[in-house]
Amino acid sequence: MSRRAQTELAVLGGLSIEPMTGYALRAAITETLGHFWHESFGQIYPTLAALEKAGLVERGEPGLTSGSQFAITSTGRQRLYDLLSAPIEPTPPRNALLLRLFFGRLLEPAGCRSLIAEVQQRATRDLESYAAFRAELEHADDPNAAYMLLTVAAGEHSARATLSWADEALAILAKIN
Amino acid sequence: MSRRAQTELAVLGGLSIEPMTGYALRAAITETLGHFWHESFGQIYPTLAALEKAGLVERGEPGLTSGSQFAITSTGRQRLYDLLSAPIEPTPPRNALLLRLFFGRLLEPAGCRSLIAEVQQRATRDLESYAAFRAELEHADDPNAAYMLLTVAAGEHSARATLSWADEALAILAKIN
DNA sequence: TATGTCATGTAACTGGTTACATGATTGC
DNA sequence: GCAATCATGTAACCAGTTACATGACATA
Repeated sequence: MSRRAQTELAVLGGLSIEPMTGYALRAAITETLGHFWHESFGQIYPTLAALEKAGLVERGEPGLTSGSQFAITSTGRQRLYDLLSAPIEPTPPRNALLLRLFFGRLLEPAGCRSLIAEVQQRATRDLESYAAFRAELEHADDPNAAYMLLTVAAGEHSARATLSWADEALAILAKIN
Repeated sequence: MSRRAQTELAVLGGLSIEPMTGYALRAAITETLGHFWHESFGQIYPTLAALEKAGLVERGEPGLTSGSQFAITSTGRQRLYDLLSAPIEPTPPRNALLLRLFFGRLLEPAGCRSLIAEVQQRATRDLESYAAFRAELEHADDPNAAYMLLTVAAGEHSARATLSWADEALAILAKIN
């Protein structure tokens, strides 16, 4: 599965929930998938155009007050299922924080500690937003809610892992010298 | 800090440990930083050439049995310090697994379970390699060892988080229907 | 002498972001 | 009238991978 197809998956997936404009799609991806996915306009509009050409989405007549609503077609839905079923190709890792810490001797423990403090703050903030999202999902009457919860849970476990790692990391740094 | 600079950081960082050929540098990055970083030849050689031109690394005379050893210069070391100190620009997230699970309703619980089983296996394998790496580092007489340990610990916490998330995810899926 | 590894490099391509251009509508 | 938001799109650029070309040396 080409990486190009990943954007297709996100777009078709979004439209499978409900039809919307390209602009709204981008907003939905940012708000709802923002913790684990990202698309820019420069990807979304060309992808929508290509999907339309291939008959996987349909563009509704633009209304007076808004743009064209894009809707997924039945072949589009089939394509979405195929994309979901395709094996995941692992992407090469690139963790800028760990790259810095690996060569952290030049930064001295103090420099490393400030890097760690940053991710602690971020993880703490993330946990709050996950908690809010989880509460929403648990009261939602949506057949997708359980699946969405899987992604929220992933974020929570990951953020808690970050916090417990940070504790260990600070302990390791404290022992230097 | 441009993303271009990230490769520079990895290259200068590698050469700050010891001088080596481009080929060896790539091998070192793959073996040692492989859990959190990646560089391809297509990045490394042009970067080395650019760094040489800028006087940040020096190319030794190629021996008979090997290629040129690249060594970091003192200005290169200064540049490495600057790169390490530069603020980290967060990269937009793209987690293919979570993207699929979010739209997992089309895959049904069974399809989701097999995706989860895959990451469980991977995390379990990773934990083994981290344990080996940790054991090595704890007996190493290297001033960098403690910093390297930070990155191993990050991998361990992350892999354990994956496993505990997988348990929760399977429990959530079991409750569907 | 054939195979594998060490070694260096480039060209083509893909994926993706950023910045810009454009214009309608909404609310102050 | 002005600013913000909604909306669509494109062009230029950057990062990064992949595939290829080349050749030396080691060893079975």
